[in-house]
Amino acid sequence: MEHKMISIADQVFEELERDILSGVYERGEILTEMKLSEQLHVSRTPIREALRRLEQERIIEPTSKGMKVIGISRNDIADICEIRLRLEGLAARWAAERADEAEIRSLKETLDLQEFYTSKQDPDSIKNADSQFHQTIYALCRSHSMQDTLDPLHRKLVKYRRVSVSAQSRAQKSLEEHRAIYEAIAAHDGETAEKLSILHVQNARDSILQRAIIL
Amino acid sequence: MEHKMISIADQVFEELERDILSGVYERGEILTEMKLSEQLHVSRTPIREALRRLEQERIIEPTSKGMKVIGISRNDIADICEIRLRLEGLAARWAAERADEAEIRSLKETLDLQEFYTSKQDPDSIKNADSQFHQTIYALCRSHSMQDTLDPLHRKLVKYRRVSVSAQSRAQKSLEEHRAIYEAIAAHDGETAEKLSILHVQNARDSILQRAIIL
DNA sequence: TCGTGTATTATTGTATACATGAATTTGGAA
DNA sequence: TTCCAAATTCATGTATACAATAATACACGA
Repeated sequence: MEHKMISIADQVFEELERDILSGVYERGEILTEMKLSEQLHVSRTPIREALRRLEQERIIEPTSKGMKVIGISRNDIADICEIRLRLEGLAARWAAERADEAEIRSLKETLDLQEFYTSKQDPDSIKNADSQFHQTIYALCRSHSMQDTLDPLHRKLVKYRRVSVSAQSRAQKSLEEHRAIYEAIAAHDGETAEKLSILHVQNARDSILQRAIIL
Repeated sequence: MEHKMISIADQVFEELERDILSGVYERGEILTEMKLSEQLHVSRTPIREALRRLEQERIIEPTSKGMKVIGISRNDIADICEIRLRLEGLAARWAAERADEAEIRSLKETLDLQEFYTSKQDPDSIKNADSQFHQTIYALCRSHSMQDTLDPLHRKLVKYRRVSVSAQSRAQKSLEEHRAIYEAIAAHDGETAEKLSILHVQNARDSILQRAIIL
């Protein structure tokens, strides 16, 4: 029996990431280890660790006065979409070529989950299920490099979409596209999986950039 | 006037990354903060920070006994090459489209440097100059996402190549390819820059995978 | 001999104290 | 008043002490 320890550093990271991307901290605001340490009632050590991770994600930036809140720009989002256009297809192809039957079943489960929440019209859960579908594909690639490359990009997009997500029509269409991708992967048809994935990313990009609320 | 501080944590990270990827520490070996602290004569604090970064790069892995050395597998290298095949072209295109004249001059400088060391046949310096050329292109993209995506992948490849680099013929050919890419970028010809970059990555991949020494 | 419970140890997580360097403010002199 | 220098403040970097947890070893009893 192994209890996964959730360190204070992890919690602080999650909290800060969420609060920065959801606007609790404004762009340009300065965060210092000491102040956060007092506000959150923990020592500087876990704060430092969280800030380092946020810095690596380019969500904050070091300055002489402290860490400055950056967030994500519209240009960043567009660039991320372009990058995903080049990679998601390959990821789907690898998933189709490399996944075993158990893994494909787990992908099916995330798809069913998304289907359920989409019928329920529960925006938050839809977003989570949508994310999980993609992240499962990344895992099925059996490539740490692919996973480590796509996952942070995808996470940023998802967090950025928090406001714009509620479009129900897109949710329905996204589900259908996922289903098609799943079928191709389940059939180990890399070629089709790749094509369908690229189309899916194109549609997702159009959907995101249309509404486009600048943070 | 701003002096860039190189922290002990950074130095430890560089040293450990190099030593792990170059085989000083064997696969499966366990690294603990205390032992490293004694060996390197620094406190646990910067060690911890370095280990966290290595963990994020998947070069080490946490276990109950300490951090286990993972390194890079031949499959990882192949996957990284595939991913670069999809992205380096886009990076070169963006560099061509987005770089201003000053930035292009700086790219020219790294090219000249590579030319110099190639004529000197100094393998280590050639490798550095080669790396710097690519990293400069990533910077010219004006896209943090692209930079953050390609840079770690490229760094892994470079470190992996440590043994195989000395091939002089490849060094010469690489220089010529870089020169062609530079010309396209300088002419703001994104289309050509993209094509040439893809060819360059293909050749680099073949070169790396041919010799292929498993860690 | 085998199993179990306890004690020891080894490791990381966290807190805190100290060092260092950069920015700002303040005081005094031109 | 203005400018320069010294001191102070404020931020992070580093070292170390302390806590908690998980693995290991060992002793003791069935």
